[in-house]
Amino acid sequence: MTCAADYAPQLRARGYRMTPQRMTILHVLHHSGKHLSPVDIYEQARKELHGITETTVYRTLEFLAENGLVRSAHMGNGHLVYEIARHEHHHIKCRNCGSEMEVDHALLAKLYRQLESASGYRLTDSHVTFFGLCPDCQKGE
Amino acid sequence: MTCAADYAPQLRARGYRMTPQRMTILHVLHHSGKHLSPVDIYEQARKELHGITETTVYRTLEFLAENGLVRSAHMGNGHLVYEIARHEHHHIKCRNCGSEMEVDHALLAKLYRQLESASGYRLTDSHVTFFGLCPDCQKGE
DNA sequence: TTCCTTATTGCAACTTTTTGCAATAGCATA
DNA sequence: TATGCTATTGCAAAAAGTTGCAATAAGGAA
Repeated sequence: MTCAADYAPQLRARGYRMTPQRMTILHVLHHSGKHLSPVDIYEQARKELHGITETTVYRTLEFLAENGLVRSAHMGNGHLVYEIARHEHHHIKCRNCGSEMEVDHALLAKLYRQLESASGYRLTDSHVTFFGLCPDCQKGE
Repeated sequence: MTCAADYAPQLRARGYRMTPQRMTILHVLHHSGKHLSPVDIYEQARKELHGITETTVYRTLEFLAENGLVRSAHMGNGHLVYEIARHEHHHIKCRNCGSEMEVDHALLAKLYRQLESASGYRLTDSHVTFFGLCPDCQKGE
């Protein structure tokens, strides 16, 4: 759980607190390595911290995302998944079989600059999901 | 409601049916001009078609999106909104004040080609939402 | 027009997510 | 180490979204 404790100073510096619930959720995400749904996270977290509630999981994930410790991504269907904030990346997901792959942010960097100058907005978060058909599913068409 | 009736042949050609519920939902979206949440759509639709249910609204929106008559977009927070399918476009949304603007698909066309050749996926749907700070909210920082 | 097939709807029960509020517990300060 | 402020949690209730199934109705064929 040390991995999670490392985040404490970041939170305190902003006037927030490190709690067992936050530690546990960070720990779960840190060790899963992939993105998880809130329900998945709740199921894992309750094994490590008896009594944690779903309410807390939802609120904590939103909080951690706002503060840049985790990242949220929508994978179609209007549900969010969460992963620990690592290098910036995006996803491409197959509409047919659900397979996914990561896309490095470098590929989108130029587009981001164009969007910023065209819109006047300063782009902050960067996760984007693209949808399509993976190579295998294209064959089966 | 003629606007909605125009879609009937498209559906029939695929073996689907035009129903009062679908007409009403298309009518609502067609005249709103902006994207609406399923609940908004339900509230509007029930005024025009007594007895329509929320279940039907959710299912119909998903159906219409699959068939290309409407388009779904996530605007952060993991909830989908829907709009009538017009020209291809994307959104930029301000994380601070919630203001939005449209981005024409032409700006992303090149990126899409790059992504396709880098990933092997064929990109199908195209709606993407970017998040950032609008010009006004940047000033207030 | 009437009949028939089956796509579509509504109902009811259920799962997922959100919200308000009182009780709890981090952690800065003394 | 003890104290106080207030960020955070859990509970309970509500809102939003989903699912299975029987009843209904669109629209092609007779």
